[in-house]
Amino acid sequence: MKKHKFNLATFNVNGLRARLHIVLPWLQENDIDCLCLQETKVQDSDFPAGAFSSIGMNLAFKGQKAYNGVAVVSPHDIDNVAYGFGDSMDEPDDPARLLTCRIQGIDIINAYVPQGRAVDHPNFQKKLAWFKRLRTLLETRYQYSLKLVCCGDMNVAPEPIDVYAPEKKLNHVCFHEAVRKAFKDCLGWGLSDCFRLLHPDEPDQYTFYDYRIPRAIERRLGWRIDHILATDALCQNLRECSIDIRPRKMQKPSDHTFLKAEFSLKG
DNA sequence: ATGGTAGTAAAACTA
Repeated sequence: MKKHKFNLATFNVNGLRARLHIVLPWLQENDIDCLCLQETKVQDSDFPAGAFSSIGMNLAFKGQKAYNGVAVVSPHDIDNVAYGFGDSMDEPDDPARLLTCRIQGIDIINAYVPQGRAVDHPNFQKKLAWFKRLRTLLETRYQYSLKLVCCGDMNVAPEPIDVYAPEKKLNHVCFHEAVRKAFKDCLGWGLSDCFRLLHPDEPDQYTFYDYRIPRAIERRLGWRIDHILATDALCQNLRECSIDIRPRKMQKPSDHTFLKAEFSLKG
């Protein structure tokens, strides 16, 4: 019997090898068709591929020693895998920040957007440019009529509702108006924020809680910076989008959470 | 105004 759902999730693991005790059980408890991981922090030769293949998962991954790194995990074939923008502006970290592929006929873009460091640091300009390059990638390689998901750690809280104390974060690299505009300009190609689509006014819905802030979750001191963005062809069939905070509450917690979306597929 | 924690990998560096 054919499955009529497509379940996708994204998770910034902050060190995959240190989070296998979270990722592997979660995959087995959830009926996931595509899991996008960021900040695997492992070079390809050390990637724990066996742990995934032994539970029937296929993989695509690219990492750097100690930093960055993206991976896609799926029980299905992972087709058309590519890394980086391929736009001749690619720097060494870009292939470890952007993974594109196709699963079950759905185009997937797994992104780990540069954090930016500080608004007056060159990395912030690189972050703004990154969103422009992503828009160009969408324009040149895809059509907005496709079933396409662009997800990952975008390092942007799009609206005041998406961060605690927004009035104090106006000069933060994840909330500055320039980066919010860059994010929106990218979505303007034809992508919608799946979580906000289904939960338009819910405050305190965060995907990231800084380790360094004591009792951040209880105090609701978080950010909604991980996103699942999708084209209309998929959003019309969006059934659910939710934040699973469990990784942030476990032993050896992650500072990020799982963000999950369910799409129904006709035929 | 500053520092708080964590992963990687071997002293800082990024987040």
